[in-house]
Amino acid sequence: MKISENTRAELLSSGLAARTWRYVTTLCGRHKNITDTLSQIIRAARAEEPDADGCVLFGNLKGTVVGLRYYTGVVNRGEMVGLVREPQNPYDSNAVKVTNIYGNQVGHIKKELAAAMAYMMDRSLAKVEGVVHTGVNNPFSMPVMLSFWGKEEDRNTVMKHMASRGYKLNPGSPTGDLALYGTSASSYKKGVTVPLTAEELKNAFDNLFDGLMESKDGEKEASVATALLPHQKQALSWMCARENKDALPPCWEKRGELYYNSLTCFSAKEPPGRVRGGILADDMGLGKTLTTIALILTNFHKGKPLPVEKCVSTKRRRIQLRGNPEKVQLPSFKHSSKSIITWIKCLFYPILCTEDPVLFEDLDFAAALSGSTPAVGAKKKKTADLSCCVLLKNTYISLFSRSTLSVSYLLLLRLQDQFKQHMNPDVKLNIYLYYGPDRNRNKKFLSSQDVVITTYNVLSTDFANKGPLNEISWLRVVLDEGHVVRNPNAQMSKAVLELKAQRRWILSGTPIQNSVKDLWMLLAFLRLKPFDAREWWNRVIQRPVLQGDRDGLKNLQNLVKCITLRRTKNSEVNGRRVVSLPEKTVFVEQVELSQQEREEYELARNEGRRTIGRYVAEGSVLKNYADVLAILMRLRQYCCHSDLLPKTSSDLGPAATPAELRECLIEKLRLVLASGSDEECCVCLDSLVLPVITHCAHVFCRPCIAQVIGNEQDKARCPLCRSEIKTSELVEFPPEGMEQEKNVSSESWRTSSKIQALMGNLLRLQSEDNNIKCLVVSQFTRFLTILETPLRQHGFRFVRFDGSMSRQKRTQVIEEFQSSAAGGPTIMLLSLKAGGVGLNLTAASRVFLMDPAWNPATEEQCIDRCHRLGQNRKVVVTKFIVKNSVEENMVKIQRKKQDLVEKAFGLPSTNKKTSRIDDIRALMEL
DNA sequence: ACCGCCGGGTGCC
DNA sequence: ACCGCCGGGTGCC
Repeated sequence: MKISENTRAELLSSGLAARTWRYVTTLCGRHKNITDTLSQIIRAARAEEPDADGCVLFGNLKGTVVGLRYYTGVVNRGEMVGLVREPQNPYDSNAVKVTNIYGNQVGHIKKELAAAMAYMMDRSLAKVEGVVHTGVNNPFSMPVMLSFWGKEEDRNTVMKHMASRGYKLNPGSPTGDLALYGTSASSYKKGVTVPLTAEELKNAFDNLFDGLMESKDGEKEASVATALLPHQKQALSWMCARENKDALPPCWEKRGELYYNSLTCFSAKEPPGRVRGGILADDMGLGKTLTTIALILTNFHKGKPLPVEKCVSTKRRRIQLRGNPEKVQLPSFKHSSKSIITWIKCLFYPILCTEDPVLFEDLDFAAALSGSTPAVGAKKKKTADLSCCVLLKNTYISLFSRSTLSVSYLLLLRLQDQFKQHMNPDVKLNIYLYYGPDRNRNKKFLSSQDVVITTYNVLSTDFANKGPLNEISWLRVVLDEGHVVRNPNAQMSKAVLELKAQRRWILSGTPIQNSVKDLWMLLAFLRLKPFDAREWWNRVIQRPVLQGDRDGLKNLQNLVKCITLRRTKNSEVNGRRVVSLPEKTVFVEQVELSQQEREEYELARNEGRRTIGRYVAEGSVLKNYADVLAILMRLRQYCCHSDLLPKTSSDLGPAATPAELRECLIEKLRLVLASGSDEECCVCLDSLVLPVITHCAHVFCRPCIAQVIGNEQDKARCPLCRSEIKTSELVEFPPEGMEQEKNVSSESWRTSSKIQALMGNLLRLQSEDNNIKCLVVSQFTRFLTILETPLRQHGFRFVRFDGSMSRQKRTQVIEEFQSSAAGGPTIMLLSLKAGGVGLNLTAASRVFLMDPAWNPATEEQCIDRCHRLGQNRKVVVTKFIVKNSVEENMVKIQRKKQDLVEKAFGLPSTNKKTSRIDDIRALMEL
């Protein structure tokens, strides 16, 4: 039963609609519409909306909403309403107002009840939520079912207080109540359902983003996008459709004249704000960035920028403009200004009518991508297009920025690089890097760019200082690696949410980091109504899902599905694998040590076995973990080249002075980190962040160990060995520059068996095909340095890439290596972990892994730097393993771990401690 | 009648 | 609101 049946309310609400219309018209230039604005108001009001975490249901209470006839907000049966304290109300400081999803007021809570509620709401003892679940046929008041939520410890206080005012909360089990008043209208029909178990929930969650590609639109015309792979065309087509098609957001439907949300039962006359954009969650390496560039280029036509809102919203108009340009005398400057204005009004009218602007069908955006052919038969229209562009460019630039803002995390270069790489040189695209202290903050300047690239840091600083980024109305905002914006309280998140844009995109290879909560940021950024307001998200999605409500999960899955495209390397488009990479072959080449090397190695090995054997017997392996790793490290270094061993490595004994101790600890820390063991912090069980070493030589993340010390105060003990630890005694890496590379002069240089093996391969390869490029990979940068000498001696042209290089240097080296110019380098000396996953080295097709890594995934990642999209040769990998050595044992362990991962996917690994000790015993053959 | 009862005016907070 | 409440009119049946 709708209150809207009351004619007076109808009249009032149409009165509102009329006001709304004027509002829209006046604000149109700033891309606002009424729902946006209201939603912003709600969001501002709810900015402090606490997380519903740990809230339990205290009980339910039937209350009354009064004063309906004074307000225009309309409520349906089953609709959720918001309850907002109104302390400034002149008649009653206890007032609690009732609103619908758009924030329109519906009425007030009756004053006695309001007084009781206000007391608790003001003290944050309880959160009250309302659902109008029974229809009522009177225009003055209606019943509302209130549910009270809060922290368990406040339950008694709340119950007592309510009771003292004569209100008795009906207790109810959370699930039962969900079924009754809970998440959605559909909840009514369900009987008793078993809530999801934590595991089911986790699985569902892990798979939330999987397989989100069925029934997406077909590919964008192939004749056009020759530079794009089929799955990229598919993505582009999907993105264009999301930007331009007039579809209601998920869970909204049109019912007669009204727009209805099936989850909250809300309905309104105005359509909900569309989500022009979404989440492109393709796996790493499928070309999200390239696809985005193609998307940006859809706003270009034959290399010229299109006026963004070339809104030709009816077929007839399009024909006039495109098909018969001579007839539509585009206004030239001889026309009176009045007629230009009329013409422009006519052009823009469709937007003002909230009809969707239709882009030029400039399918030939691909002409802008290098290597593609421009579309045929478009010459005739050239003049028309040009004059049109010029006119609009000059006239409307301030009204509609055609600029895309791209925010990325760290790799500022990536988008820019790719633009350089994929753009046809005659497309004049203005790209501005909004970065650095001298960045141009001029709004006019920025909004006249085609692309503005910046980082989350700059965005967030600018937001705090009221910089221009949040002032400009962007055509499009693209969040690169969008999942990094996660904590809604962070300044960065606020800055991101406040960005004004017509179209919004999130690019992310891993859209989910931990939990449902993270998703809110994504949906809020996309302005997915009504969940961009935290309250509705919490009520309708987050809490039900966390409580194991199946409908809640289904709703979440549906929401995500509607706005996300995700493919993995294994996905198929038109029956073909998305990525079909050339074959990859991995060889293991066994290396025999020379007699001298073998003697040195055995000496060190026997000593190490004795030491570790003692630790194992004593059960103190973990206590002496740094020592153990140091021993293993020494053995691994012997396998490569004895010069890798630090000269001081034998005097790691007790240190005399604090300075020496510190030196010694830093050395150990370096060993632990350099061991490439992908060391985990045993507090957070994650990889080390800001590693520090304790005086007992155990390595932790600084934040983790700081928390441990903070919790235990003065008697803090090392989590691994229970030695006393103090914050002041934590040692970290001194900032750069401490690494004095030992200068290996060519006179004292000597070879090693592994070097011989490598050089043999390289020379053979050179004689077979000297166009082939190689990656020579080691975990030891010093080994890379040693390798430089023989490479030089044999006249190889090579470059080097390791973690110590500046950003600028990196870019230069990559460019040099990737370039196919004659006389360029054919070898890259690469440090195993340098460069992050994004590093693209497809110019190489041979990989030499000089030494095995603890973690096989690290090796895979490294190989994937050349075995990835864009590789068109077969890839051959050679792993050098010293026979009869710790390296062989490492490979065995690698294989065991791999099996484990494949067999027992998802099962928690067996006790980490024991397996680590077992590993070490296996390594030392103990 | 310092009551009860009737019926009109009125109505969120 | 086909209510409750207020306050004025009224007063055996």
